[in-house]
Amino acid sequence: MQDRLIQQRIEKLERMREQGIDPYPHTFAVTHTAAAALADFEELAASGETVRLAGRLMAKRIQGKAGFANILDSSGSIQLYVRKDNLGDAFGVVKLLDLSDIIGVEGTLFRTRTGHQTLEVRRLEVLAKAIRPMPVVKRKGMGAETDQAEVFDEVTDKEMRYRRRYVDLVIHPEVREVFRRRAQVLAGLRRILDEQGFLEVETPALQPLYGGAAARPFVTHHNALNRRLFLRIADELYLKRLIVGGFDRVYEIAKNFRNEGMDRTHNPEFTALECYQAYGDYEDMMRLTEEIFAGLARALTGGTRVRYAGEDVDLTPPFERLTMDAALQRYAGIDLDASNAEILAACDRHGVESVDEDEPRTRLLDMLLREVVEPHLSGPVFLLDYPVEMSPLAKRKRGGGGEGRGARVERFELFIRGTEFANAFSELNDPLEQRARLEEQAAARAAGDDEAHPVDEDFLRAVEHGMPPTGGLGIGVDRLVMLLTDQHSIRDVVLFPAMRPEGGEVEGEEPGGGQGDPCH
RNA sequence: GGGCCGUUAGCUCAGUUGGCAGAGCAGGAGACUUUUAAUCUCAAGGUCCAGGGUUCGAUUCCCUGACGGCCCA
Repeated sequence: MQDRLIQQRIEKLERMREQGIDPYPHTFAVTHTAAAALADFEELAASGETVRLAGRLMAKRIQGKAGFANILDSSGSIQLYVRKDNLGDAFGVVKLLDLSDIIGVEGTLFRTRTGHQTLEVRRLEVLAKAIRPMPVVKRKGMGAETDQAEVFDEVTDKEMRYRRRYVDLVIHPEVREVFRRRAQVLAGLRRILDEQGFLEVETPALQPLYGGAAARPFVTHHNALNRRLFLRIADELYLKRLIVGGFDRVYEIAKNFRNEGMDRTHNPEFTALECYQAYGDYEDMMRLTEEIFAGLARALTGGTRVRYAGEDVDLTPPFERLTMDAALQRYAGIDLDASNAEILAACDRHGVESVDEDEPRTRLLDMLLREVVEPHLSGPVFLLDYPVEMSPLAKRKRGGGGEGRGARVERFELFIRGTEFANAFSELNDPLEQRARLEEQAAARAAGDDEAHPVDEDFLRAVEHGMPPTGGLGIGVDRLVMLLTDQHSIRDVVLFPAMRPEGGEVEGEEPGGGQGDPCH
């Protein structure tokens, strides 16, 4: 059993203590990372300079009174050479070391007979004894911890990797790399927006009313105020309040929470960038989107063409523009203003299954788009000019449209490989029309559309104070990271993805039967 | 929500046409002072995901469930 392995490690830990060794000391001063030591290897080896490194013991090849080991730190791995001649009595602790212990070493660099760059250890300290064994993954070639190495006994159990990401990160260099690149994407987004004068802000994640997207929220409860709060599904309505407040360019990189299913492109909490630019419109947002996608691709890969799932994706601006009218004609053979019956007929014609005829028109259109149009949008392509009833926060298209059905709004979504990556509008800033649109939403809601917006009076009050013409843009950051790291599941770009609870424990159920104090 | 597949030692996996299971790695003991999937010798390690059914007997067959993966809505 695993307990036996843990017990053996605890016994070693006790033996260390008997020898006067503290297995959990407070600090260890390092002079280099493994990568830095290897980068400056020739110099350091020639000068015989003392190098101090610390990391996790990943491999051990002991040969009697000497031996080799590899440690892994955040920069990579390096080989160690330990011998009794150098360590004296301290060589005894080597026997008490297990794989995945954290150690600190001091010594000099040299090259072995077989040419491997190695640290000859003169002092060795235990920094943290690990009592739980990790999966052992061996690598052949190029030392140990490199891309080209052939891998043995790789851990393929996705469940374990997601649930115990700490283990996944230790044993998979490529997973560490994905999350480094994720950090680069976030830093790159901030850099691009900061350079253009956008101000990074933070708005409430706990909201008395939710809005800014069509989605169902998570509901929670604030004990002190004894009132219901929602986790945000979007930060749009707060960022627009800030535009009213006079910050002409704002952005937020925020966790949003949507109470919906999980799949390869959906996690119940996810990261979105939203930015708003006063005196701009959706044309400006298209240009900004192109700059962001191309700029990040350049920052991460050096060019604007990236590989995804074995195919080229060309993120070189400008991206194609396609109106929704044209897209529906082209791919569904239907007019955007078609009746419900015509939409249903088109769904049927294109083999869309399980269509509920009683759904509202917007839902039917949405389904037709998702099933029939979007799969064709390999992109990158801006799908433009949505029907007004699908976009309660977007401004009517200039110079056309008119009232009621048939009206279009200035809105686009960016599609790449059939997946939505961005959503943007020329923001509606006419307070009377905004009120009317939200009231329509409220009516749809009352009629059973549980993704329709509630009316947010405070938001309307802000817009009544005067909101400048504004362009707004939202980008799904997780999907963007997937695109730029060639990962095919959102779970591979979220450090701790949502999972069903492990084991049979029934924790985390609905507390307290619905109403009242959900605590205790 | 539906379909298919998976769950066996700490890890990667075999296997049992139904008779309580094996290998490699890791771990233990021993040998080995420039190895690298180090090597060699020996010993040990299991609720075969859970529950029910069929059966003299189930890890194996059937049903239900849990969790996960892939595909579809």
